[in-house]
Amino acid sequence: MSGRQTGRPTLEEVATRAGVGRGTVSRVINGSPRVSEQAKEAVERAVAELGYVPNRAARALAGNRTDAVALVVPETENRLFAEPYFLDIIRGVSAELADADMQLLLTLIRTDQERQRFEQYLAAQRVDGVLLVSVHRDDPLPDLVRALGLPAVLNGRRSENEPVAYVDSDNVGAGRSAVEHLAGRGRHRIATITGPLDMFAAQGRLDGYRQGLAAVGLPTDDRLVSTGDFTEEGGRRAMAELLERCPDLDAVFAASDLMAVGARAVLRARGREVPGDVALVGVDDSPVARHSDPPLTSVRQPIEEMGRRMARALLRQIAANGAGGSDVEEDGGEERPRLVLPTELIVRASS
Amino acid sequence: MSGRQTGRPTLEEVATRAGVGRGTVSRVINGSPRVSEQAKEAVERAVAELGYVPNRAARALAGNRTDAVALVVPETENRLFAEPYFLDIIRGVSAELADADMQLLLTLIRTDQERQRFEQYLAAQRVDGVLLVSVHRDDPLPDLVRALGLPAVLNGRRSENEPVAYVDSDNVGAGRSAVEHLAGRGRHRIATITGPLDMFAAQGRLDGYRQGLAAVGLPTDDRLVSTGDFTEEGGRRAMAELLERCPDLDAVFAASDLMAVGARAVLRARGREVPGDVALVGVDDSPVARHSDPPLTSVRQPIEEMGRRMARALLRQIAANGAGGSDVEEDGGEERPRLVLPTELIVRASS
DNA sequence: CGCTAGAGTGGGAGCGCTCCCAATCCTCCG
DNA sequence: CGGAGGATTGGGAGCGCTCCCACTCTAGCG
Repeated sequence: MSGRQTGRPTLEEVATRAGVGRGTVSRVINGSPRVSEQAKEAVERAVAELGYVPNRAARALAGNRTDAVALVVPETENRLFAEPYFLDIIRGVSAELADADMQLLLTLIRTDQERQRFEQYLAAQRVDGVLLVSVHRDDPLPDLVRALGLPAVLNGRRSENEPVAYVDSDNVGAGRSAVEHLAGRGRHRIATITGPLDMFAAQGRLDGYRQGLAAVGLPTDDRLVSTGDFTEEGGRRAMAELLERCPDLDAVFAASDLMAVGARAVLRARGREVPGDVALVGVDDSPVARHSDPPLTSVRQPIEEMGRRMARALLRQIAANGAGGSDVEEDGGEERPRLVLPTELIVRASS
Repeated sequence: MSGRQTGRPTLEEVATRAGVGRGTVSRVINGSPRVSEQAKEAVERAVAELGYVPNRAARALAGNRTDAVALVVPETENRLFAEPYFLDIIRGVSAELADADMQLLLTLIRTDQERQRFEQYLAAQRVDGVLLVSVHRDDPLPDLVRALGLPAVLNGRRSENEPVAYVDSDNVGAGRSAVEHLAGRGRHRIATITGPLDMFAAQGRLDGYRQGLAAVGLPTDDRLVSTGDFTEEGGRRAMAELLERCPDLDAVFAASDLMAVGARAVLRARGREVPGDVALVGVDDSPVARHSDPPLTSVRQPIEEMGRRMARALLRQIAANGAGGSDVEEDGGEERPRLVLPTELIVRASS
């Protein structure tokens, strides 16, 4: 009955109440320095009294921006990834965006139809920037985004010289440290189960594996390398293959915890003890690693931190975009960070 | 150099090209029936040729809606939940929203500050509706949302007669089926580790446990009930307590997989075999359940389906809100669904 | 054959904000 | 003491869309 209808106060009302003009209120709200202390106080009081909150749609329309960024997750990939990974990314991203009062739009892309819809989204200027998770080597999405002139940051990269800004973890270091650790435990025949090699992360871990072997003076042997796909089943297949080819292996570096778990199952079925006969190291430090039997040694990535950095990098791009030319961007490239964060080996009973 | 600037086509341009007025284009875009077949075709052609996509901000401003809904996740809770749970909810929600061309805004609430910011969000009409995950009994957020007159749907409920629309799983049924299964395996001293009892889901599972005992003609014994908090550590503590009080127990129904895993660790440490000495059943059918040793029998909830239903229910509320009175809503309550979806027992080696 | 209903249509009037220009008021300098 | 220059300020002009009020044109009715 009383009903304050849709009655949110507007900028205009705040201005009236504060006894100033619309422009001045707008300046105060947006933190412009060109406002007298006096006016600023009056406006702030009025804002508080009225409980004024700016209307986003109006702002977006007038200011030609949205204060929102999209986090894009190709769904098929996501299934493969250790799931907590994705959640941790969200955590980091969300925290950083909240501080900047930006909205987080979550977009899962499952089908081609959804992909198209998303491309329309982008075209319709519905976000100020895009965060892309789990990109494959031949994923066209990053380029599409860039073609539209939208700020973007990838999680991971597609190749060594990724043209789009990215935040990655040190996959090479991960592989190297795992191998060095295993060698330090006295293992000599160290095998590896890789991820799908069209993912740069998988390639990096493999490179790290090789570098590690070289560093500790062990020979490389291609029979000790088997390709998986980051899934448990893939880990099983790869492990079976390895055992067949090299029955004498005494350690395995699996490029994901899930594959390590699959490998462990096969080892057990074949009567090999972990870590007695074969030491095992995974990557991700996922819950599965902690709960497997024996608990799995694993290389941890700073996932949440990656999310945070991604968001930060994106915000910086967006800010630069707005400040600089409103048109095409410079090729200065100062605002196209390539971040590689260090990983950490968590030693548990499996090695 | 060519640069189509920010030059997205506008409604006006489409109208010109199609040789009709703005109003007609708007009608076609929004699927109004009051348009001649001829005009409709002309507009559709112009839209296709120009690659027109409506500007959301303008639409939101003019239409007083946003075509976006928020999915709110109190972060502290989330930690407790089996993580895939949350992802599956997102999947369901996302799929359903995408079909309705609605945006999904993800909001993690960690601190009080973020909570306040979120309340401002709501007040600022930045979303058309809200989905709330993992509500505690005394959570004020649902009521706040309703006070603002915003459509809302909860995942789970705070009490038996939850005033806000919700989608829940059949927690009572979950507890009952677990107990009946264990009894069917010949167990007579069936204990339970509950979740935090200020969560209705936890209470429901406990009720189901009791109903199950009654159904199979076993006596209830409060010493066989221990309270956990859905975490692994909580499961450990509760299990230790149970063993102390009732060394003769031969089965445990844990209200979450994580607690079941904790319980298993304690059982093993105390030299009790699973399932030989003590059978174990969890809830969630999480990856942890599949990977634990032995694989854990668990009650599965249709999580993604819950997400889907939540979204659908919310969309319906939003539609009704818009269609009906634009002001206060009727008390007809037709649009306040209370959905309880069935669960399913997945039998594995632990029981 | 005039008149009344629609059906279909065009376009004015905003939605609430930002941008930006012109106006005002000081202050300081020659 | 006059004028230049900077600091503040008010408010017009949109941003692209929806809402809604006429208005035109038909078809059907008595």
